[in-house]
Parts: sequence; structure tokens; C-alpha cells
Amino acid sequence: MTERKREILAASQNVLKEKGYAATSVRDIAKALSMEPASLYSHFKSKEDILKITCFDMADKLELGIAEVNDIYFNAEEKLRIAINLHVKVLTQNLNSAMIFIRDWRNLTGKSLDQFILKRNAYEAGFREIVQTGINEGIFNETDKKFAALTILSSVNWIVEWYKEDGSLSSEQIATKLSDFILSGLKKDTV
Amino acid sequence: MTERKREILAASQNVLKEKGYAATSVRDIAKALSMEPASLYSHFKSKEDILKITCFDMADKLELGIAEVNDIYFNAEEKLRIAINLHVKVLTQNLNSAMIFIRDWRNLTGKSLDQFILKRNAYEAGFREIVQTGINEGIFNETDKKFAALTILSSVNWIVEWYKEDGSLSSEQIATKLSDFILSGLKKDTV
DNA sequence: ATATTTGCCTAACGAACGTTAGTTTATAAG
DNA sequence: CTTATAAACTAACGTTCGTTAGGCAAATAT
Repeated sequence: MTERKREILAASQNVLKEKGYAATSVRDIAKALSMEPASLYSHFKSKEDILKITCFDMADKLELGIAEVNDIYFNAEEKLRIAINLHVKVLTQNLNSAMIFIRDWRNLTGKSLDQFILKRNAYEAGFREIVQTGINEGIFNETDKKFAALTILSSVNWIVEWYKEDGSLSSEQIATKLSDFILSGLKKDTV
Repeated sequence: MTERKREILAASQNVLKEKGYAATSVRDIAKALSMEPASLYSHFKSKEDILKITCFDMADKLELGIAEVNDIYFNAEEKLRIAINLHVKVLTQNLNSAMIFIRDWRNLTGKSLDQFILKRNAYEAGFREIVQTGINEGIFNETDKKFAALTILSSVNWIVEWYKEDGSLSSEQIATKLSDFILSGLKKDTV
């Protein structure tokens, strides 16, 4: 990916995050770049191409995080904290992409959509696995694994709706707070 | 609202929830109703009208719930449980509308959008108030109120993404599980 | 110096969009 | 039997959509 392509991609994402993929036209994107709509096609082969690259880039970044966690041995609580921390970091450091990734992936079509759903399911399974580890270790409450994983991801994903880069909380602080919140819901009372 | 209008509205929502508001055309909706696109305009004055009615209906239903909770006296834990229960119930019993309400409200324009945001903020403030009550009563941990309210709403709202009417969990069970999860994150350890 | 590539342009295509105007048909009321 | 109303229709409007074709100028490579 050339420098220029990356530049155009970033600008596109900045427009797409505002109104959403479907409500944003190629002409909107071109306008933000002060160029003609047709010129975008020197860099991307379609509008959906931009969405596809954005969604899969994010998916790859998140995947990398969870792989890292499962590679080295930690106990479940550490694993979950690290996974949440990485997830929050990826989202907050790529806020535009994250909003598109979370909100607009449904607009993918055909094979791209199928492949995306596979990746998404695999990632969720990774979280379920961590929860399962915690149950096995006897430190998490017996709980509906699928339910717990979904609830974790939902609270974590929602931050893209309210996180502001200039806000009072750093990505690190948010991750810690969220981890505390979630872990207190999972951990057995050890007093 | 006539019987027929309600019927068309429900069918419209069933189409809109699939692809989202912006990606769904008036012709898509008409097709699902086996009628001509123009015929829809005998009932609704615009496409956005359908979105507006959907979003504000949901907002009203939720508002009603939180008013109910604050009217009668409960302690904070009870209040939060009831509020979450009502919220989950409204979402799961109006699943199509709920998805549109949560995902597509940004496509509102002008005064409708402004008014919607006001309602939304007021509702969030209601949750913050409950959290504050809990802190005052000394049963919730001192915590970032805004953060807690947002996290609560995020985990609750996300259920529209995975809730299936024929699933193993009833709306009541989901509400209870979510409440347990959230309250264990808020409550002080009472040994 | 010449050839190639890159990045953008102008112009326009056909398709799909939301919406309007005017009309017909079915149902019910006077 | 006539009239009023509701709900659908046909036809088309102007606009916007994503995209393609083809060309031109500047930068880069040979």
C-alpha cells in the first residue's frame, strides 16, 4: 500500500465514520479529499473495497492481540485483562476504523461477508476460551460462557460510541476500569 | 394510527432491521409488502418518517420505564434491577424496532435528530442518577458515574445483536443475568 | 532522451434513488 | 343510487448513485 493510498484511506474512514458506510457516497469522500470521485478509482477498485480493507485490517489487528495472549501462559484473570487491554487499545488507537468495523461490516457482500463472519466468530471463541479457562481454574463463577463473552465484547465495543480522544480517560485507564468491572462480575468472592 | 398503517410499519421495520436504514430502499420495503413504492406514501409522508416513528416509539417506551422506576421508592439495587429488566423487556419484545432504534438513529436529520439526542441524553441521565443513588446509599463503589452508566447501557443494548426469540434464554433470564453481572461490578464487597 | 508509471482529470454511462401527480378501485355512508 | 373516503395503482420527475473510458501532465525509471 502506497503512502498516498494510505492517506486516502484514512481520509475516507474519517468521512465514513460520520454518516456510516451506506449513507456516505463516493462523492462525499472525494469532496473531503478535494479530488474528483473518479480519481478514487486509481487507488481502490470499488467503494466496498474501502470497507473491506477497513474491516479486515481491524479484524487482523484484533486477531493478533488474542493470539499473543494465548501464546504465552497466563492465568485466566491475567489473560482476560490483557485481552481487554489490547482490544481497547486497538479500538481507541484506530477510532475511525473501529467505528466502521463495528457498525458497518454488515454492508460487506458475498465472500467478503462470509469470511468476515468467520473471523468474527473465531475472535469471540477466543474470549469464550479465556472464560472457560477461568472456570476450569476455579476462579470464575460457573456461567453461561457464550453469554459472558458476548457481554464482555459488547461493553468493550461500545466505547467507540462515546470515547473521545481528548477525554479525561486514557485508553489504558478505560481498559483497567472495564477489566475491573467485568472481572468483578466473573470472579468468585474470595473473601 | 390505522390498523393498516401499523401493519405496514411492522413490515417496514422487518425489512429495515436486515440491511439497515440507509441501505434499504423504499422499493425494498414495498416489495416486501407486495405493493408499489408510491403506495407507501398514502401512509407515510417520507422514508425518514418511518425511521422517526420507529425511533421515537422506542424512546417513549423506554422513557416510560425509567419514569416508573423513579416514581416509586426503591433502594438503588432494586431500582437498577427493575430499570435493566424493563429495558431488556422493551428491547426483546420489539426486536426489529430496537435494532433500528439503536443502530440507525443517526440517519435522522434536522429537528428530529436534535430532539432524539435530547431524549437519549435524558435517559442516560436516568441511569446515572440510579448509580448516584447507590453511591449515596453507600452500597455502590465510588465510580465514574458516566462511565458506569454507559457501560451498563452498552452491555444491555448489545443484546439486540445476538438475542434470538427462540433462544434458550427468556427476556427475564437475560435481564437477571445482566443485572447480576452489572451489580457485582458496582456493589461493594459485603463479605 | 525516451519510455513508463502514477495520479489526477473531464465526461458520461446506466441504474437506482426518493418522491409527486393524477387516476382507478373498493368499501362504506347518506 | 349517489357520494365520500381510503388505499392502492401507473407513470414519471429530477437527482444521485457507483463506476468506466479515455486523456493529460508530472514524476520516475531505463
